[in-house]
Amino acid sequence: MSRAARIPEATVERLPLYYRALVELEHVKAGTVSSESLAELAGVNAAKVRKDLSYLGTYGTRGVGYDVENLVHQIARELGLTHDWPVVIVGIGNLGRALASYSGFSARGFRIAALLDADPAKTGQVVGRLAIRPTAELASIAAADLVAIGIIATPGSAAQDVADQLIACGVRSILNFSPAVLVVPAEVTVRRVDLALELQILSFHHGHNDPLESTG
Amino acid sequence: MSRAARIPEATVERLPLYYRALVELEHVKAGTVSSESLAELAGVNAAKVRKDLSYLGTYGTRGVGYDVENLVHQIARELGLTHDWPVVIVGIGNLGRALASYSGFSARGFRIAALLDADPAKTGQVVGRLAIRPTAELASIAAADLVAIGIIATPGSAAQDVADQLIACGVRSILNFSPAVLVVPAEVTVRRVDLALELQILSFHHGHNDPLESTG
DNA sequence: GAGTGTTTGTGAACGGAAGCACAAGCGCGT
DNA sequence: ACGCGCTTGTGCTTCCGTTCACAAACACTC
Repeated sequence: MSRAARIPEATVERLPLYYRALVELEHVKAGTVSSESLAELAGVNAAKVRKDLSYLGTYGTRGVGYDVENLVHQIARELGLTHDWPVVIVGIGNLGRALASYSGFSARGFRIAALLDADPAKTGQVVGRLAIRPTAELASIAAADLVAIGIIATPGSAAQDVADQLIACGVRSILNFSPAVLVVPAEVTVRRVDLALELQILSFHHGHNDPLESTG
Repeated sequence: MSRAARIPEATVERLPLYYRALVELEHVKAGTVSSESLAELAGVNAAKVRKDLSYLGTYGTRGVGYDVENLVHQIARELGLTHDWPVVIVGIGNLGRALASYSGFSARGFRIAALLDADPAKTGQVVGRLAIRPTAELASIAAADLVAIGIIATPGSAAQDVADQLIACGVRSILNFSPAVLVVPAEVTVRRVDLALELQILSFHHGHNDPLESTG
């Protein structure tokens, strides 16, 4: 299948799962991996793995499996992990602080370029290895170091305003941890992580004795 | 439509969105709301709102809209928010600390029953209003106060082990913040929130100039 | 009480994702 | 060189979710 073909959204959401599993396999010096093994590691169906990977091109060998190293490289390229994406975190409360200290970001090639907070009392405080700066400095930060991704960890009431500022500075990818529903232009991608919402969904299944089948 | 009918998973995931919007409308003393307005507040399509709500029963009035107060009550009942669900958080690192302090949980009726961490050095430290206790005490905590939901905020390497312990104590709903893929029995519901994964998905869209259409 | 305007509830069409099942293709042993 | 066993790649079916479009139903006015 040609690489030019569009990759379905559902597949895109699984590629990072495969990627993580493959990186672990690389550490264990596994040379190749079958769709079945990879499926088990990622917690999905083997047929789905094969179909997903086929969208990237045919990098498997029948009778053998997939070359781990090559597949890691292909997925990284497709996901854009070969670049370095500067990230800014806006809103350094409890959650923002945790995100700023989270090693998983830098470990996966996402460099935190700045920590911003509107509260002047927080300016200068050091979290991780960065000092908190006023949100107003966003424009100059973006000018100096093109910001790829903005993380919003503010209260819901400030989220839309922050999003507007990010977009004005050219940010086209936003990860929104606030409960607010953001209104953004079509060319901007927003992903939302809503903690209370997750608990409410669990609560539903709990009350209905109606578990999801998925592992995770 | 009969209330006995199963509610589709996609609808369940949107009910909390409607719920939040409706609670805000209640604060603004709105008596009724149309599917169109509610759709805008929740960032979804109006037809979807109507279909979703129809699964709960017919609580709207044609030509008028939905009674806000009644709808809040119905959704709360369906989601099980009328109960009090004790939650334990396992793994009090950066993220666990942030979750423990997050006001959104208690504000939505999820009471944090205990904070657990395997590291003895952390035992006794107070986060929010609770002291950290050893993970080994999980069984006695669950015995005293039936734990409904377990939140795993440990490193990936410890996650499966913690999950097994939670399940052994009767927990059937797990919110997994670790990157690990958990293997659980069919009657257990797991939801996964993977921060690095979200960034990788954004990275994909960034590289492909291929935004999602959804607001959020 | 009839007509009008508005909004719900839902049948039906559509699109995308999941999973099955199998042919195609590869390595390896002989 | 040939056959065997294994694994991929993919056509096809099925299922689920989304969206359209419209009839049914209500409030309100005259």
